[in-house]
Amino acid sequence: MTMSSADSATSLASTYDPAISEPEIRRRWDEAHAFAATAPTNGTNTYSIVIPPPNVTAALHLGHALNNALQDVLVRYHRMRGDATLWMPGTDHAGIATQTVVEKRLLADGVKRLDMGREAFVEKTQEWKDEYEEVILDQMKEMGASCDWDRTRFTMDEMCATAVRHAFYTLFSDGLIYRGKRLVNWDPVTRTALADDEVESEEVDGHMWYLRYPLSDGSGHLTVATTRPETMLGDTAVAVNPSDPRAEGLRGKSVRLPIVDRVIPIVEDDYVVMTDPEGDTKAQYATGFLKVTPAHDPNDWEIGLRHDLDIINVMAPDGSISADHGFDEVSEQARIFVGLDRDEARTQIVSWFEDNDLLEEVRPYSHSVGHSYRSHVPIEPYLSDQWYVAVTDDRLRGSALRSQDPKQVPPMPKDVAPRSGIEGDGGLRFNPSRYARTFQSWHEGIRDWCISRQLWWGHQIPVWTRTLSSADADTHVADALVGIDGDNGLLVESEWTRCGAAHLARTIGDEISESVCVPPQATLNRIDGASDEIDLVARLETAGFTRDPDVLDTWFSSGLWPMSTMGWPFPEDFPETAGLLDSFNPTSVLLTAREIITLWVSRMVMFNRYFLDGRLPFDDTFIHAMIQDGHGQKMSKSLGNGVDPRDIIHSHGADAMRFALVSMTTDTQDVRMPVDVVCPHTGESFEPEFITTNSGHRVAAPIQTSPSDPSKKMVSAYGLAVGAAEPTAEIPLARNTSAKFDLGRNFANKVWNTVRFGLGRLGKAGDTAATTVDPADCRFIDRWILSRLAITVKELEDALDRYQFNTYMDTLYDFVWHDVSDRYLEAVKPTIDDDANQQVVLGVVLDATLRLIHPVCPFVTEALWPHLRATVYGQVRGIALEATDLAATSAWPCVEIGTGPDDVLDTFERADTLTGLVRSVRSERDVKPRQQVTLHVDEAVASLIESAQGFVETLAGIGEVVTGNSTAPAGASVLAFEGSQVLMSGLVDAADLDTERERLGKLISGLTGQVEGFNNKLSNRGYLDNAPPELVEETRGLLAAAEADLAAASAALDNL
RNA sequence: GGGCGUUUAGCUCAGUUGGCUAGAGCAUCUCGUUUACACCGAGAGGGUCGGGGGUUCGAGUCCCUCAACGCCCA
Repeated sequence: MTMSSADSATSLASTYDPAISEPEIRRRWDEAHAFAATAPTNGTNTYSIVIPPPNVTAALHLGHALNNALQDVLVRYHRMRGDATLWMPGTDHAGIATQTVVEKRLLADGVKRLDMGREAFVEKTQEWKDEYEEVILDQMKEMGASCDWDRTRFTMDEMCATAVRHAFYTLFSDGLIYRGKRLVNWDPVTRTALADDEVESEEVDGHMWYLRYPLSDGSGHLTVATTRPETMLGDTAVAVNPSDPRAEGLRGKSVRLPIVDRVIPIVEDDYVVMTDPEGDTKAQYATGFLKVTPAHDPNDWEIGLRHDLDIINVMAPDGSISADHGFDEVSEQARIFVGLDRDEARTQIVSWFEDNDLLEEVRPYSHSVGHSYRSHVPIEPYLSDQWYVAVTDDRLRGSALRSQDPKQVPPMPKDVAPRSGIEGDGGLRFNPSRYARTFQSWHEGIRDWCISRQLWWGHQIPVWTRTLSSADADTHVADALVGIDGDNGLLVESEWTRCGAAHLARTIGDEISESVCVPPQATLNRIDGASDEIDLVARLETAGFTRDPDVLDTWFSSGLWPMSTMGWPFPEDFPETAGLLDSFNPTSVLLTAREIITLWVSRMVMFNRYFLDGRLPFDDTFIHAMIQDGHGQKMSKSLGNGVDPRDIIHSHGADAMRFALVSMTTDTQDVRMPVDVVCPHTGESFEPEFITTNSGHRVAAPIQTSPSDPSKKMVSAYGLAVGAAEPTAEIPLARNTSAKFDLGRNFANKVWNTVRFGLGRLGKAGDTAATTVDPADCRFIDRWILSRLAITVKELEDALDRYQFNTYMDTLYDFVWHDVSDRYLEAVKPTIDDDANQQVVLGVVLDATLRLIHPVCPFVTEALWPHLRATVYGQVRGIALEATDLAATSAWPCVEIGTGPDDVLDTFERADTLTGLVRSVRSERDVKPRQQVTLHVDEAVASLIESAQGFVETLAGIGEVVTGNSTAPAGASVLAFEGSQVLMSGLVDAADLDTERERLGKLISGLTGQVEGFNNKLSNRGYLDNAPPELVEETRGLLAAAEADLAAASAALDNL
């Protein structure tokens, strides 16, 4: 491509238009496969990140945009530095979330999931997934994410599914997966179990009911306090604290449970809170008697185990009272409650107690109740058979705790084996470091992980089960179980294990339950004598085994993400993954939000270490901010207050969005993002009208009114997200925007015009292609900007290496805007056309600058890249700028130059200060920009101006510098600089004496204050004795300078 | 209840081991369209760093305490 410099300059519009540039640039990156991971060669570093796979539930919002922008900055930076770089993209099937969304949509059309059947439903969900996967990937590409797109993975694709099956089989075979009848967190709406961390505590204003339970010997009654009276149908004991004085008298007695007529024991357990009007809230509300319902309360479950109590489940999976799930002996009285929803049952049971004079009291009681993070209804502790991963095992929990960098956390609990120095031990670091504690305390208190979900969308559990009476069971299995206690079961040898499967058996009453885990075909292929998967399953089913209908918790597959995406466990089966696992796992860093530390980070660490000999999934973790809306509420898909990044790209451009998001990334702050609406009728932005939802959230009203034409309406993004309004031709959907991104848009435009200036100046002094310029031979301003460049590169590298994103941005902004644009470009204007060396410097500075900006603003830099490449400029000795046709694949600048013999930076600082003083007076005196003034200075100042080689004259608009003339010309202004009086003459108007007096008076009072401050410090004995000597010296210098300036200003005032 | 975080200019936020004469962007005010940029340039005003106490020669920064807000875990 050849293009004359004049053509390049004129071909650029005067403002940067992202909408024109972005699609073309994406196409160029795409065609070049610019982001394909390359295999590391000897001596190259590797850098890799796996994307936190977004849920295919819905489109991405700004929170994802932030997460992706940060990853992209790091990945582009490292790619430019020459590292073998991989950014692995993909999406997550998000079992419960996606199933809920699809189910809701079907229901809107009157179709029920259960009616259509599993296969058809999964097919529908697959369609949804295909649609949103494409939307999500497009969004990411629009944002400029430089992922290795050819490797895009999905948590349910073949590669990931093989990993899931193999991991499950391995854990199963190693005794780390078991099936147990336990109380789980049950979501009665979605009718599935949830993991502990999928349950959200919410404070609820409820009641404490006081129920009287008659003693069965007729000698009176006890009063129990409960927040859940409806569970009394399942009570199997009343507990009292053994230290309670009443306990002795009740020993051996029992209670006749009202309604159900069940006689239940009184047990003594020190879990029971004794009543104490002075105690904490619980003690104040307690009666000392606790109704015990092992099937419906986790604490009661524990009490039940300790006292060997009956377990009676009185509810169906939908949360209604049921006689079909363990509530066998239903009295006549109790029958009327069967079939009622749990809320209705509560109301009616309370009134039954009231009617029968057994309700002693009702008191308002505020307490926290677990709610489903998905359906938001209260969780029901529910007794059911579920699969668990024994994460409390030292091989998992201990391994996660040992992985932490000991410098970041306090010592581990004693029951954890110490760090042994194997790979990965002590290698996991959190940024900011305080999150290391979150990770540690999560694992200290971790419980076994319930991994089965009663859903259809997900990885179906690869286990076939059957239950036989002990008599009918395989004698080999039955014999093995003799004397085995507990319900975790025993791994046995059998005909199935000889075929490659794993076989777990356990005794339940007088029955034997067998579970056979079938590994994937890829695993069977590698086991001697193993069967074919299809044959094996067929034989199991013939033998009476059926496949578990449940699917795995989504985090089970996400937990394998850094491995499964790289081909684990059998990369040789997927040739495109060759070498990935060895080169790129552990990945370099994981970037995610706080709440993911327990949900996802933990599982990845445990799995990666377990399956890869201790190896960590990543060395560093960076926890970034959460994006909140203008009301401080977290932006989320479920609340519907998310902003589509495409809206921001539409109003400001992708670079602007990225720039703003990365700028906002500090160690501490969440990001508050007030959102405006763009009227589709008029194009104007305005603050929307807000409403308050039932949950108490502030959101944009579904329908908004155009501010300049009240007859025009529009649908807000919120309205669409929650389905409260459907856009039409008359009432179209309104995009969002936010003034937060103006900063980035302005920056991109500044970059555009900075280069545009350069393109118009370069190459005018003839062919300079072969020129290599030595900084020492350059003008002052050129040496200064090269020094600034060298320092800036260093500072940017340092900031990125430490995940100081806002520092990276501040430094970049300051360099581009203030150094390059405001100072350097302005300073070179008089000389650039005739100075070939200066053109070389300008070209090199612009070239390097584009590279420094590229990681955060890839589009505008890539758009400018061919234009700059087509212009002719030489090189600067000490600055290496390896280039390709794309900015994205060009090298990060390598700048190794000294600042020269004189201290360019110090001279510049002084000259810049002088310039500022002159400009300030010019402005006050209303001197027109073209009007040149004369400066009257002493030798020292003259020498400074001389050293700066025209900088002061150009930037301050000075026509002449006069020395040795101490008499002030009429109408001159005076300023105090470095202790001397500098006179300015040639102003249009003669100085107004009053104005001048006022100005000097203000200056003097400011300086007087400074002098006083420094004097106070220096007359303080303690300061002189304790402060570092160089600091004291500095203060003395500052005092001297301030005193000299004060003297100069005072003299000037006297002279008026 | 336990833990973590936040409170600095009108707004949004920086301020890394205590040395600051407290910064930036936006907004405001004054001036300016000189062919890189009005998505611009020059200049100006604006803060007793949430309240109180303490340590120190010195506190926005460390300690204690109170208040408000947010998040995580029970």
